[in-house]
Amino acid sequence: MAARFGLPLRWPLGIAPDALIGRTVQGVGRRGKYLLMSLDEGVLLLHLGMSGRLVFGRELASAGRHDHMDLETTQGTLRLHDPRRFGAVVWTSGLDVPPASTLLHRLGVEPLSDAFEPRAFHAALRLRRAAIKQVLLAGDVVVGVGNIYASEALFEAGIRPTVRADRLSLARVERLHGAIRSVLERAVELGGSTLRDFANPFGETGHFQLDAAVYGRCGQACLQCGTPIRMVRQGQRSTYFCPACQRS
DNA sequence: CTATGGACCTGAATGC
DNA sequence: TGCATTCAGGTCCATA
Repeated sequence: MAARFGLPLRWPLGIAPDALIGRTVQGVGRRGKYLLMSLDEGVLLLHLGMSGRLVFGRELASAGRHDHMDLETTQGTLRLHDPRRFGAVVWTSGLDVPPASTLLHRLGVEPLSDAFEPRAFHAALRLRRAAIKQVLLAGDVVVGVGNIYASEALFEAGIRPTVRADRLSLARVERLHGAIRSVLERAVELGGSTLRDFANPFGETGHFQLDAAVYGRCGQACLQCGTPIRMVRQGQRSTYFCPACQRS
């Protein structure tokens, strides 16, 4: 394969783009929100940030203002489109050495794996005094729970987003564990969330937001009890919750 | 070590 | 209409 790069992304690629000429893609994986593309020599880490989108095709239109990478392969071209450029494409010689190890080493457990287990989750939360919503977002206990899904999972579990993580009983953490799993599984089924112009490589938008119980519904009636949904700010991010269904 | 606020960057929506 | 302000799905980094 070969690659063309435009404006800088979050970090530099780490090698000369020409070093990718002739490499072969051997497989694709994921860790947290990083995509891992293993090559016959090294691994490409890709991250979509907040506004990134991948497009794949054999005859793509000429690159536009926000198209920052074209990865040309014998099967077609993988294009990264990312208006905000919070995304990244980084080459690493292996996952256990920098830069990959630096980026991945603090990531929490995968929520849909067997390693995500209520008692361990509870034990990890007991070490944290920050608000449960912020601990979920931090991603160092469990990964994959972004701003939308954190609000949704806490609603499903009946937990106030501002409660300290270390104050949650095992029983409540068990509910949260189940809620995170069910929210993420449903989101995957629905093809993810689309607030604005997000789309998969085939141009299809996700439908999770049509399904959101609290996210983006400030002032609207709670679907469970009719109480108006409230919005608060936690660490510069919006959090939505029902003040009646999530009393503590 | 944990917790917090700022930083990165652009575009769309909102307010005066 | 025009211009300024606010907000957006992430996460790293410096500071306390």
